[in-house]
Amino acid sequence: MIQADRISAILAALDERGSCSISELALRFDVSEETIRRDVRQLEANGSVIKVHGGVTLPAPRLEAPYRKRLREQLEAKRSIARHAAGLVQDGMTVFIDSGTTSFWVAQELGHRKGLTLVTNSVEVAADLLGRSDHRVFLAGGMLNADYRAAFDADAVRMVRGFLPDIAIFSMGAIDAHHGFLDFDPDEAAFKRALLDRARRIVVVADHAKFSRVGTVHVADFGQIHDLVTDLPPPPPLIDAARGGGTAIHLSEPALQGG
Amino acid sequence: MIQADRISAILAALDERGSCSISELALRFDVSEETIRRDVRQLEANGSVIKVHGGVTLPAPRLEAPYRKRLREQLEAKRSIARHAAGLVQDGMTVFIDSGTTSFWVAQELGHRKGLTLVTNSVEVAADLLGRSDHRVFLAGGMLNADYRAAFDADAVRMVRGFLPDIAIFSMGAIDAHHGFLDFDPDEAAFKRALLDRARRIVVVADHAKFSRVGTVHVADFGQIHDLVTDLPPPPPLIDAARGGGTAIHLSEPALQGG
DNA sequence: CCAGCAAAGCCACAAAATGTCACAGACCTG
DNA sequence: CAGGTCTGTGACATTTTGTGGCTTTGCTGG
Repeated sequence: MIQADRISAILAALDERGSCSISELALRFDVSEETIRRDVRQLEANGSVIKVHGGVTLPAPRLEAPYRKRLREQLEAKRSIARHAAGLVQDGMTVFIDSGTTSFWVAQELGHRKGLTLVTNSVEVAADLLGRSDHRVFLAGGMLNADYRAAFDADAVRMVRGFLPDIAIFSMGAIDAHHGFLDFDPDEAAFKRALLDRARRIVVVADHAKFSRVGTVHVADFGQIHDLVTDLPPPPPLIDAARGGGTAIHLSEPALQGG
Repeated sequence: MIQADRISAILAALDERGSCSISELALRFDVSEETIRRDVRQLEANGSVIKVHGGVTLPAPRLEAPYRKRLREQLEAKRSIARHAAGLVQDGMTVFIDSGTTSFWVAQELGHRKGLTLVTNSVEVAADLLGRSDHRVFLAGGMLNADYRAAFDADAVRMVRGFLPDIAIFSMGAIDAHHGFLDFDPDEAAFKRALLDRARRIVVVADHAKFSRVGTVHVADFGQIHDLVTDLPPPPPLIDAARGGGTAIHLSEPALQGG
């Protein structure tokens, strides 16, 4: 591994974890601690990180608390789901990505694809996609919800309904064998429903924690969702319901450690 | 294998992996490291890759370069202008903020105000405003320009024309005594013109560097702009032109050091 | 509060790795 | 064969890395 890779790997580790110790990084990259310190000094000089005694942290958090917190929950599950879902996308497609945190990681995984047309209502997804590669990025605007960092209002619906995506990537707040796909926020649910008859294939990305949550707003039934990508097998009643409705269930590979 | 094949193979390897070491490539293609270095020098000369010590990477792996770079240029001037411009905004107002880097700093300064309705076409401004205070934030969406990190197309125009802001904050690419307010990008200019008859007060924020630039697209004449906030006195002809058109010139306080 | 201690940081030096340059031979082409 | 390009080699320059000595930091027990 060359120095440049190590330095971006340090930044990547910080992006995931928020902070790291020097000794841990030295061990991980199999170099001396002094080398890590030298890397960190460089990163600090250009303002990318902040040194603290014994380690290194990110400067002022780039995202606001609630969203950032959700982004870190079940991180490895979400990233492995995202990798799998990104595999369903082919170069040149038009892809809608919603404002869920799992969807954000899908957007990250799409960085290496070519010539996509990406549509989103999420400020974070749009900001992340801009500046990577040559994708065209369309942002459905409107009044922004600070908690979700996205627009769900009539303006956003109108703009997004102008597209006929090959694939729509949806997060869901909860999934239930009896009621199907649920959310907590009525506006968010209404926004998603507005896309159900537009996308040619609708993929829901959801970690296993969503199977035991109780949602409050109905978004879709199993018959309306083509694929569900998750990290662990759902409870049997949910599997039966999915089969009955025609929803394919994909289990993502667990993350490879130390690859 | 001839040189041309090897060079495209290097690019292919980079597309897959993002970066490679020189020694690895030499081994893979069974040529000397010096040969690989020569290939890489060629690729670097035409901008396809970036050389790093020990290897080679794709350009712009974590690129936000153009926007970030502009954000740092003339930083203190921009922030002092932004402080002054933010002083023109009162609690409860509806404020439009455009996608210029000086405007971004105005948005930052508005964090402490109460109950504003903020409208912007800039992803960065929206992301920054969200999560501070209780402002309502409206983002005019559409196809995003990666360089400006904002939308300027018909969708964005339509949405933003739905508002009648008390104040619109505009950056400008150049200001000229003869031609008035200019920009470099036709789309950006058209977007701003669409707001000229909507905002009750139009404030242009521009550091002194804009007085010596040559713009390429006309945005507005002095008669259409109510206020110009800048950091140093403009050249006399420009002052005369501003007075003739009714544009008030505000000089911002120099930045306080160590505050 | 402070002395003492261990961990962490910094610096300087030398070794190792990598980069650059110039030169000469190999190879192709007309 | 002349002229050009491409390649490998070795000398030399530059950058990076590990190590040891020393200083600083943060913690803890008195």
